[in-house]
Amino acid sequence: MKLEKLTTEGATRSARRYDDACGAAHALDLVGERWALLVIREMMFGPRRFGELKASLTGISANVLTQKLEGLEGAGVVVRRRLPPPASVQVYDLTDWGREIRPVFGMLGMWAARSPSHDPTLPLSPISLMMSFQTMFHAERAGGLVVTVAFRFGDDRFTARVSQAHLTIERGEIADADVTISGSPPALAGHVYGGQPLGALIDAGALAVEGDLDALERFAALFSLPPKVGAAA
Amino acid sequence: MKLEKLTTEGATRSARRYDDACGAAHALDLVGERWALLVIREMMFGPRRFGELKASLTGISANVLTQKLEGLEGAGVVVRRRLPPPASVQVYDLTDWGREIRPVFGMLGMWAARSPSHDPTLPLSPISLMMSFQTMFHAERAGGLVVTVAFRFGDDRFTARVSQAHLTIERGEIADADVTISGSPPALAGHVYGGQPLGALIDAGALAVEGDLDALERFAALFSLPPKVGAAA
DNA sequence: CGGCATCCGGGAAGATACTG
DNA sequence: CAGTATCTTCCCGGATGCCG
Repeated sequence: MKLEKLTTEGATRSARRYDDACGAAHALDLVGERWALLVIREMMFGPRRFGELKASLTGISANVLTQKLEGLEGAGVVVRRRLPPPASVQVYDLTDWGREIRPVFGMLGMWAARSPSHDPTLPLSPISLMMSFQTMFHAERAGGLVVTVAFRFGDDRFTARVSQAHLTIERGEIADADVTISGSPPALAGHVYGGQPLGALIDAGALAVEGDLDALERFAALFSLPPKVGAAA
Repeated sequence: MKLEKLTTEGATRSARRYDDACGAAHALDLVGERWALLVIREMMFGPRRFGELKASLTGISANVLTQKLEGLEGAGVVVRRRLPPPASVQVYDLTDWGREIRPVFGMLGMWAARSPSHDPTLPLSPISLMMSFQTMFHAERAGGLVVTVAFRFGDDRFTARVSQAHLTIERGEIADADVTISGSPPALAGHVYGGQPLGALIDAGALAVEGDLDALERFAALFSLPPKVGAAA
C-alpha cells in the first residue's frame, strides 16, 4: 500500500537539498555535507595529494574522502590536476572561487572558540594551526615588529612573516628565518594559546627551536583566543 | 550527549564528531548537522514559535525540528522560553553567543551567491530576505539617503531604515514608514536582485505598495548580488 | 494546535578488504 | 600510494499517534 512509485515525485524533489534561495542554504548544499569543509581547509594553502588529505583528516576513510572530493569537484570548488613530469602525480586544489571561502573559516573558528565545549588540546593539523594564526592575530600588538618564523611539522613546512602590523603565512620554508620551530601542532598551540612555557615544552621534547628564541616569544604574544562565553571581560 | 549511553562498545571515539581542535571543526560539531544553521537563521531576528519555524523551513518535519532544537539547546546556542501570561506560549530563541554567529551567514551567503548553480528564484523565507539585505547592502550607494520601509509578508512584519549610509532592520512595524510593501519574499527579491520592474510585479498582483513608491525604488537600488564566478567585471 | 515519542524505509556515512 | 568494492551502521525524514 505504500509501494507507490516515489521516483516520479522524487525526481522533482532534488535528492537531499534545501530548496531555498537563501545564499547560506545554497552554501550548505555545496559544502554542508560532513567532512566537506574540513577537506577544503586542508587545501587552503595550496594543492595536496590524496594521501596528505587522508593523513590530515583523522578519522576519515578513503572512500568517504573520494566521495567528498568528487562532490566538491562537481560543485566547482575543487579541481583535480596532474603535476607536470617528472613528478606526474595527481593533486587536488581549490578553484579561485573555492579559495574565496576562507573568511568563513575565520568567522566559524572565532565563534566556536568561544564555546564552553571547545577543547583546544585535541589533535590539530598543521594547516589548522596556520589558519588559526591568521584568525587570532592581533595586529594592534605587533607595533613595528618584524620577524620571520619557520615551522616544521613532520614533512610540512610553513613560513610566517610579521611586518608592518601584518601577518602573511605561506607553505614552504625560506632560508633566512629568524627562528625555526619543529614539533607537533598541538604542542605549539599549547604554548601560543594555552600559556604553556616554551622551556617546559622544549625540555619535554615536544618542541625544538633553532635561532632567536626571543623572536619566537614576541611572535607568540601576537595571538590569543577570544574569551569564552560567560567569562568576565 | 544523551547518545553516549550506547557507546559501551569498546568506548569508541565520540559518536560522530570530529576530534579536532580546529575552531571550524568544532563549529561543525555544534551547528554542522543538517538543518541546524537554517533553524538558527530563522531566529536571527528574535524568538519564534515551533510552528513558525516549521512553516519557514520548507521540507523539514516536526520530529527533525524537535531534534535539531534539542541539539542546539544542548550546545548552548538556543534557549527555550515561556512567554509570560497571558500569552504563556513556548518560544525558542538564540542565546547571546548563538546570535554572534550572524557574520557567518553573511560570509556564506556572499560566497554561495557567486556560485554558478545558485538559483535566486527558489522559495525564500522572509527572514532570509531581510538577512540578504544586510549582506548585500552597498553603503557607498546610500549617500545621504534617509528612508524607512515597512514589509508585510503574511503575518510577518519587518522595518528597514536607511540613515547615514547605515542600514538597520528589525522585526515589527512602525507607523511612520515612508513606504509599505506587501507580498511574497521571492517577488520582492525578483525586483531588488532580479531586476524585474516594480510596475510589472504590482500589475501581476505579486506585490502591493502603499506610500512613496519612489522611496522604495531608491531603497532597492542599494542592494545587488555579487558577480557570478567567471562573469566579466 | 503545539510539541514530542515511536516505527519504519531509504540513503548517506563509515570500516574493511581489495586492486592497479 | 591512490583509490575501488562491499558490507554494516545509523542518521534523515515521513507517517502516525499520544498528550496537554
